[in-house]
Amino acid sequence: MNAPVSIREVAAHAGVSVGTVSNVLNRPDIVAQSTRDRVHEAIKALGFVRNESARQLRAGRSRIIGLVVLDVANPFFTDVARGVEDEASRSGLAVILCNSDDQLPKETRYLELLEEHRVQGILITPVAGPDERLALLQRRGTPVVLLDSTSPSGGQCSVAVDDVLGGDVAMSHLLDGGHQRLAYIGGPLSIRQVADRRDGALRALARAGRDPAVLQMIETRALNVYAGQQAGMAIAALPPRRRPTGVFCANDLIALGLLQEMTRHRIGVPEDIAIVGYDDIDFAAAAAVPLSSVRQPRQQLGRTAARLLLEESLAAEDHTHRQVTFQPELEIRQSSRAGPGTW
Amino acid sequence: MNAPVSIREVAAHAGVSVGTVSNVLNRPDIVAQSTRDRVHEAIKALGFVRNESARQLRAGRSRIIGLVVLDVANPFFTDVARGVEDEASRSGLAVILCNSDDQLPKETRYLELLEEHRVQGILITPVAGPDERLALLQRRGTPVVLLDSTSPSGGQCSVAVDDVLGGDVAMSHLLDGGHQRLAYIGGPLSIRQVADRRDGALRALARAGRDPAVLQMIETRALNVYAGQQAGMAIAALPPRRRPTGVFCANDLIALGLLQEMTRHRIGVPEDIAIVGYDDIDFAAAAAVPLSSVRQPRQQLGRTAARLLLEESLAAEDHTHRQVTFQPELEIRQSSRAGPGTW
DNA sequence: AGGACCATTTGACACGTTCCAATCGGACCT
DNA sequence: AGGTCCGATTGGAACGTGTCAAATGGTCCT
Repeated sequence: MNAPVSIREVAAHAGVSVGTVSNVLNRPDIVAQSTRDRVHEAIKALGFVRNESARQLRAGRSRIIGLVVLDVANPFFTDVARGVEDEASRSGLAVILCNSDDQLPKETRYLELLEEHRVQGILITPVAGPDERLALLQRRGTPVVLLDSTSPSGGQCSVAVDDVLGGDVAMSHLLDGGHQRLAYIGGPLSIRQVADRRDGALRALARAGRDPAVLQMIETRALNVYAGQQAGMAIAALPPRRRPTGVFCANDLIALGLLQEMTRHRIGVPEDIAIVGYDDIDFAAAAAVPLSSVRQPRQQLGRTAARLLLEESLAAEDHTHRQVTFQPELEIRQSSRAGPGTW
Repeated sequence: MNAPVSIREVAAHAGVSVGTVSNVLNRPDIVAQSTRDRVHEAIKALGFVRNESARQLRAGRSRIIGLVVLDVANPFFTDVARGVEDEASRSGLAVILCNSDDQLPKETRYLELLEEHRVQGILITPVAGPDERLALLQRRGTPVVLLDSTSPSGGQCSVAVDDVLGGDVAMSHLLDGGHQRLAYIGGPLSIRQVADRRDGALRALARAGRDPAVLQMIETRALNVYAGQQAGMAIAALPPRRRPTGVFCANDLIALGLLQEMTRHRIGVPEDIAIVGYDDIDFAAAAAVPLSSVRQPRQQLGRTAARLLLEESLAAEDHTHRQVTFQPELEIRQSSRAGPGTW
């Protein structure tokens, strides 16, 4: 309705100068007790609220961190986001959460938007790997930290989880269970995580002295429940003796879709098929057959990323980029507990 | 690194005045083709990026919408958020997503922050119902739209789903299935949605001429999977002939927790216990036994809320608040398909 | 040739804040 | 009494943009 009150009106109402009001707000210690009280009273009476835009204009940078994720609906990212937020709010920063939806144009638009807002820095899981655009952003003064992605050139700080190791651990676990016919479900392979986890699985096979060809690859179009169901239908359609008995899924959504389809076809989990997922989302433990899954330290990932960002934005010229890698852990649950059945 | 380029430098580089550059950016039609080209070239050469803060300072309002939710990890809110984002981006607005985490202090802090940013408006699911703080916000010029919550005073626009109807529909469905011993799981009852859904269930019972006392209430501390498991353990501990055969859960997380616990105790769903959840999150359909659930039009909720907000922020004085209510729909799946067993 | 009109461009101000140098007024010292 | 010092306050200059009235220069008409 009525226009917001400015610091000037507060000053007039309290009978002091504008500078004094500003001081009350920013360095209360240097202004006399009585004036301070008077100003506070005026602020309350008029309902004054600071104008952030004006502050930032003066300060040069805003007090916002941009976080660009591939999918807000994915629990992985919401957990990361929470970690980021925790760390950011300690420093009085807000987080603006952007959903690139895995679409390059949307990502680009958000990057522009964030740069126009002169954000403190950007945390991003890039749709298509680190980019010239990101490097440009950096050069122009907006620090960028890669999330769950690494820069081959080392041009940015990054925080990631060792996905190759994760795939290795998952597959080793299935091999330990004595499974012979194995499958990996996930895709598209153009996504680094998907490829890395597969590579890890292959590494485990190689180490065990097994022919990589025993690993059946089922590439999906996406990493969601529906894709898992599709893959599950394909598996159910196979004659039992050709079905894999140990399946490693590129993420839990796929694993849940697969699990559901197995249940529907009365294929026992884990008796007939052992399943291992990835991400250890809440619903993994909550599934009818609790799902074994590779857990990533998600909140910690977010917190660390935010910390690296703050570090970089504070350090003047002499900042060296750091690449932090976390190690995933396998959480073994019922879905992979038994050995393979026999035919 | 180097300080950002300002419009002034662009002007100098292109050999025009500052005003002209601004015109190129905001009203390209009134500037001559040749000058326009020259300016664009300068912008590119210098890597100029608009300063949003300065723009908003001039404009008075920022081009951001604030969205405050109770829990970003809850799929309900992420879907709503996407709806909001869709609608906002049509108008070139960005969304800043805030997670109040069901904590009043955090909520308050975010409201302050958003007001300081002079956001276009705030969409909020208040922790403790609509508040004097919200009314104040409105009076000071920041439109507020309630999300999944209504203002008794009609002081705000609001968008909500008829939760009483949802509870009614769910319970009617169970009654249709011939269930005699019924239960409602959810809590705390201080949450409006939880209470409304229960009231709806009671309404259905009354309409069917049944004693409300046949509805066993299991109040939980929270609306998550863990609470559902707890409730499930309590139910499993009952002697079979005293167990409810039809259970309505205040949300899907609880239902999933319950489902898991039933599976673990080899209590058949739906043969022994029929389950109906609420929210129809993706995982409901993906559960081992696909879960019947009351679906709310989530994205539409978000879109509508955003639209109401824009409407209000454009309308000058003569805005009358509107309360939009959506009707939920029951999605019947396997978890409630059969009638009750017999003992 | 002189005037009128139009399309472009210009220059200056305003937005609300922070920061800094300058000023004020009192208290204390010599 | 004059000088000095210090805490408290003031005034004004930025920050980068959008807007608007005014200026500019060119074309066309009479």
